[in-house]
Amino acid sequence: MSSPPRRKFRRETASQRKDDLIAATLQVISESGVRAATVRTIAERAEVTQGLIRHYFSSKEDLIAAAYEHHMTQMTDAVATAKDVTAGTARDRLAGFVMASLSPPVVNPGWVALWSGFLNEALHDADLNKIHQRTYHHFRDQLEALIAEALRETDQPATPERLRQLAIASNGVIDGLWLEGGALPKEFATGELAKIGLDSVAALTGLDLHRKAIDT
Amino acid sequence: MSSPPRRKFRRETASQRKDDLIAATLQVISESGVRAATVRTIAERAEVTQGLIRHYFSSKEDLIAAAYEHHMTQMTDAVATAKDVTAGTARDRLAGFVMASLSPPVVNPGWVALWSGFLNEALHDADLNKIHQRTYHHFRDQLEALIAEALRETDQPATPERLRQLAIASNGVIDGLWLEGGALPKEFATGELAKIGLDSVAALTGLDLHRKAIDT
DNA sequence: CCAGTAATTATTCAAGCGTATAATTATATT
DNA sequence: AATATAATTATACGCTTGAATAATTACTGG
Repeated sequence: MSSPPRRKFRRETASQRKDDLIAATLQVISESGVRAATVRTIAERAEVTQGLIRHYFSSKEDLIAAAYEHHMTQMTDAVATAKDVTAGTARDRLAGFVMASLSPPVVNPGWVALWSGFLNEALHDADLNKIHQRTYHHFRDQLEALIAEALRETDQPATPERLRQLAIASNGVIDGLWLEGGALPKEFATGELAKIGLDSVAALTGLDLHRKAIDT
Repeated sequence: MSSPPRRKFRRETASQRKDDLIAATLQVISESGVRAATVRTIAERAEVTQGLIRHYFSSKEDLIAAAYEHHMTQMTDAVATAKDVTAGTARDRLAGFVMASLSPPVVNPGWVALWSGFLNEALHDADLNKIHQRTYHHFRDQLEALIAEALRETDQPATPERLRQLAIASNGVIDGLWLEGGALPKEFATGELAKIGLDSVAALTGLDLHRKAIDT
């Protein structure tokens, strides 16, 4: 009767370990949904024992919030730093922004699973709700700035009110298409959503947004 | 030492009881999220004991699926039967469809909570995924039919491919705005989303969709 | 190379979970 | 009014949950 040997482990830096636990949380939720995100399942995914989670996070809820924050930052960064949105005319950058939002890796069933799971929690949790609100505005404000710049560039300046409406509408169509592409990946051909999204933002704003490369 | 008296109860018809249990499930999820939707919590909300759920549904999963189906039907019906979408020109009906989709009671935090919770489950559950797919298409097809009719009505017939793109885009902007209105109800003034949505679908399709009444 | 310490594992706990089964009781039928 | 039956309650079971605590062990600074 020999009890199993105590498992070996490595000591990690606090930030490394936290990142690992957050990454494990995101993997579990994206693969199996929020209900599957238990302390034990997450710990197993991170290859640590469950007690460690409470050593780094004051509660499971705290870990979830950190993971939410991390994921939304990752997602908005993936769009904001895509190649076509960092250079060129304002119209080019706006087009790149829309295209990046509606192409992989941003369009992705796992990311929709994360987003829907977190939103479901945020609707009855004040802390998560704040994260939702902040990231929503962050994304929409970026979009509004790009639209404003593109309209100025083409000598069609818009009033603040109209700008707000254009940003809300453009954000809406991007969100809606992103969601549908992630939730029903087989429904749309490669590049189809990006094309529709670009045409839509063009139609909404009256801007001429031509896509280059890839999808011809 | 008297044990508490056995609770009184009424016998209901099967369909009535099922409806009650489904309604209780929807209430719990919309108020507290999917993680709160336990057999015991649902039974308590329906004012029955937990065993009864298994008498009417073969498993909790089965009840959830029935609730999903019920909710999506309720939501699409709420749009399809709104007053302005059942009569008038095709443009009037299209405008009514958009307006109804972006006004209460369709725009509502509770319904977004339901939708996000179910979607999160559907992304890793084959049965729920089918429900999602079916209801998505049902809604989009209605929209496509209205757009097609409105374009014919104004002598601007569109190819099937363009029609598909217009329906996807219009559906996208409606979904996105609906979501944002439900998730951040304080963000938008009364009627603002409906107005933006109507203007957006008009811009996307090139149709002249003027709203009447209410929001002036 | 050794002592200290904090990171990590291991174990425990009470509560909650979905499900199964047994005991009652409301209602319909006669 | 007696009886049958199925709807409903009550209870129990085994497992999982988030959290708390105790026991180890990997690493650091001397």
